[in-house]
Amino acid sequence: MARLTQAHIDARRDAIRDAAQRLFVRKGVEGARMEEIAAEAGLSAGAIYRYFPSKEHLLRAVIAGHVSHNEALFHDASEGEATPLSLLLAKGRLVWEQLGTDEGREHCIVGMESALAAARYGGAVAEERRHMWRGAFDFGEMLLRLAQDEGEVDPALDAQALSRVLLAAWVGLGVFSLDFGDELGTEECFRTVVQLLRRCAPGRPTDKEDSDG
Amino acid sequence: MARLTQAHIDARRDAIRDAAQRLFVRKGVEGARMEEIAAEAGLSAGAIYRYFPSKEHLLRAVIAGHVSHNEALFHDASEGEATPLSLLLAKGRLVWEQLGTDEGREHCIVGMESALAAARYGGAVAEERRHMWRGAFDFGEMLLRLAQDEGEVDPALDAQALSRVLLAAWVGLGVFSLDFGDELGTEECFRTVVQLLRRCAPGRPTDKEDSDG
Amino acid sequence: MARLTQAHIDARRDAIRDAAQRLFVRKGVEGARMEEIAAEAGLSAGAIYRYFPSKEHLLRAVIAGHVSHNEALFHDASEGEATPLSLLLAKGRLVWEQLGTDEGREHCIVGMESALAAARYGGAVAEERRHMWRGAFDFGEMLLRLAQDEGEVDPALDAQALSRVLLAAWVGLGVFSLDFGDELGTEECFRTVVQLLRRCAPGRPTDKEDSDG
Amino acid sequence: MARLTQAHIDARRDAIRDAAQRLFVRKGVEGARMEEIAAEAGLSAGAIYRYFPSKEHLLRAVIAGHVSHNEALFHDASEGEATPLSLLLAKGRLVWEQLGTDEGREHCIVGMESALAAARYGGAVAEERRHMWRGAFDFGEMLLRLAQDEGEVDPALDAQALSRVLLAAWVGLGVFSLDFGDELGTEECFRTVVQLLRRCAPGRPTDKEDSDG
DNA sequence: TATGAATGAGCGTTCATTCAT
DNA sequence: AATGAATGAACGCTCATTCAT
Repeated sequence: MARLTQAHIDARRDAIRDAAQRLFVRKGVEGARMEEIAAEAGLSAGAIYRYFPSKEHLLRAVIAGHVSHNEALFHDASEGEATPLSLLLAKGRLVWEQLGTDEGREHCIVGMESALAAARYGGAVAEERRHMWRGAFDFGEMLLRLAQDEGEVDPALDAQALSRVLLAAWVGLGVFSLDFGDELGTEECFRTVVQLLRRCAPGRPTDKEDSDG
Repeated sequence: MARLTQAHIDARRDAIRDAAQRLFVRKGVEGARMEEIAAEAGLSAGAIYRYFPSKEHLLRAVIAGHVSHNEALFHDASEGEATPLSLLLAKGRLVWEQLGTDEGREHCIVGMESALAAARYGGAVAEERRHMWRGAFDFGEMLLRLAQDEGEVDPALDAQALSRVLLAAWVGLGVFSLDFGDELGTEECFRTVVQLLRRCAPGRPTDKEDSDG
Repeated sequence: MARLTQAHIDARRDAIRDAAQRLFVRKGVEGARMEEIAAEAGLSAGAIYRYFPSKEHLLRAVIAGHVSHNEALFHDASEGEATPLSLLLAKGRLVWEQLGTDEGREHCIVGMESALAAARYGGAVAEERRHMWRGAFDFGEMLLRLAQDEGEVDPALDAQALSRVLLAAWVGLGVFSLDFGDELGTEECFRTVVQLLRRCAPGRPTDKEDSDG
Repeated sequence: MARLTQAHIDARRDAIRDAAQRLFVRKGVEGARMEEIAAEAGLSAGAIYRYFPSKEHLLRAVIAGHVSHNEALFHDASEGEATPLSLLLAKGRLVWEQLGTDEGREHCIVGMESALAAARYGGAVAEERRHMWRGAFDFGEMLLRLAQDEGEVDPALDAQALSRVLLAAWVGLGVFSLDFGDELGTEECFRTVVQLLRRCAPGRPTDKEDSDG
């Protein structure tokens, strides 16, 4: 056959990576056979190896896609919001709404697989994950600091830690929603997080007693 | 050899299960070979099958152990605390402190593996997980309701959702601490969670505007 | 490699089945390792599984081949024979001559293996065997009845039972010839069977006393 | 424990051998596990090895038992019969009646297993089998010769071959009765064999044309 | 002697990877 | 470039045999 254009090659690569992601999610990395992935992508088993040298490289590509996706999520503030806090909440709602979707479910599972891979083997995957989460941590921290500057959030609060806690809650609810689906009440949880943030406005009298009781 | 006492048999079973857990954590379920697990437990490969009929049963036992561990964590309130809120905080600290330990790390990884298994195959594992988390959700909700009754927490807050958000934050921080280890600042995060809870005391003026911004 | 034609695939399947038959005969079903069968067929162990999903399926295919072979043996009467009895004898000679050959020896061993499998596990194999033997029983009975109609065989004889006895003798001599080979005197045995049949012509005086003595 | 008397040891040996025979029959030699055999004999797995050094020796003992049983069958003529032919028929009936019993079924299956073992590995088992069948062949031939001497059977018939054919029919019907059970009509078959023998009385005119036509 | 826990070699099967077509 | 048949290493599991008790 004639030589494919680079665009075609890239499209094929992406198709294979997406097929792999679907199968990794559905059956786990070890449970997904190269032949199935190929079939899902509309190719034969051997053809994958023109695009990815091994299953492990395929997994890395899937994780890299997940990382990019996550980094995009926490990069730009939604525009058109008046204050830092409302920006944060808008971003939160955006991100939160993914929890219920099929895509969000996939994203969450790939995230867990990548966390496990990183915990076990370290290396580039672990590095990428740290980079990804640092970006998200910093993004949240930045918005919180702006909110503190604007007087929307009490400066006594640790913006860095709060950012991490909020993102952790998001991650944890992703796990819970795998277990419980709609039964979990993601919406109520989000509303509660919003209430917590509103309660972070300056002026609380009890803010000093927070050793840990 | 002569017949082992039941106590010895049980001890061996536990030793095998623990060895399996260590290897599942270290190398993943598929990556851990029965021979390695046996070696880790000080036996030969074939001997395992006297205690567990298959690798899958071994995995189930590990997950069941994880579930029991988690249920024990969220069962009894620590004694000697004066108020519901301080009870909640004391329990929180207890649970939180596990995040940094090796055991906590193992617990977290097994939790993620079991979440993935449940998401993919449903069945008894999924049911056990839901039971486990419902127990934890209810436990937190109960303490929060008591705190609301005592005037420590604003009754306008959704105790059920708040319980889930707090547990989600714990789960998410477990994941983060796999990636970041000590660098994460678990202590600061906990302190921030405590601050958030203190700010849940009744009497905030902003409590009505919390649609979602 | 590019796709094989269906004819090639079928040929390969047959080659594997024949290799399996040889090894099952030589070493027994359990004694024949898949790797050996593969080697005998000129393939590697894994390749077999493209053609047969398991060793058991391979065994079933071998037995099915044996059944087909046997059914073909007792299906059509040899042509060009003048009378039913000579037809029967001609068929008998044909069948009998197989006893001494290597192929006949293989056939006999597979037959015994399949008889054992059928006796132990019943199922489809047992059903196939009954179908096979019923066909042979009926074939012999039909020829004997024709011979009775033609006055070649005494109508007082039980054609059904006689058919079974003749086939039983053939089966038993197959077993004996495994033990004794050429030493058995298959030819003399066949001649004796022919003599017995000739003595079945009508008009014997002793035919009434045959209760069982 | 105190030393067992030789009689006890022998009894135990026999019990183990019988248990093994039952399990070899039920599940095949490879399918029967030493532990099952031990359990069937009321012992533990390891104890067998005090009586038989290996599974193969156990199989040999079972086959030897089968051989003895068969040799006993064809050794003594039943007493109290007037003529050689009636002796032969009486022995035949005796032997034939075993076909329908459970014991006969077991005997038949062990016979087939031993035939297969002999065909595959030769050695002592093959030798024992040949000895066994030669004894039976000779026994039948002797009775037939006596009958020929008495004028009950045509001297033109080949006594040796006829003996083998009769025994072959018996063996073959054993196989058939595994497949068909009572449905086979063993009784009718036996009666037909008796009729055939009666027709062997001297004086048939057609006895010369027996080439095979 | 008997027990039954443990061993360890071996087998059926899977599947990532290769490569002739 | 794509195919898909073939390879071959690896893994889960079984079970005859051993041996400490």
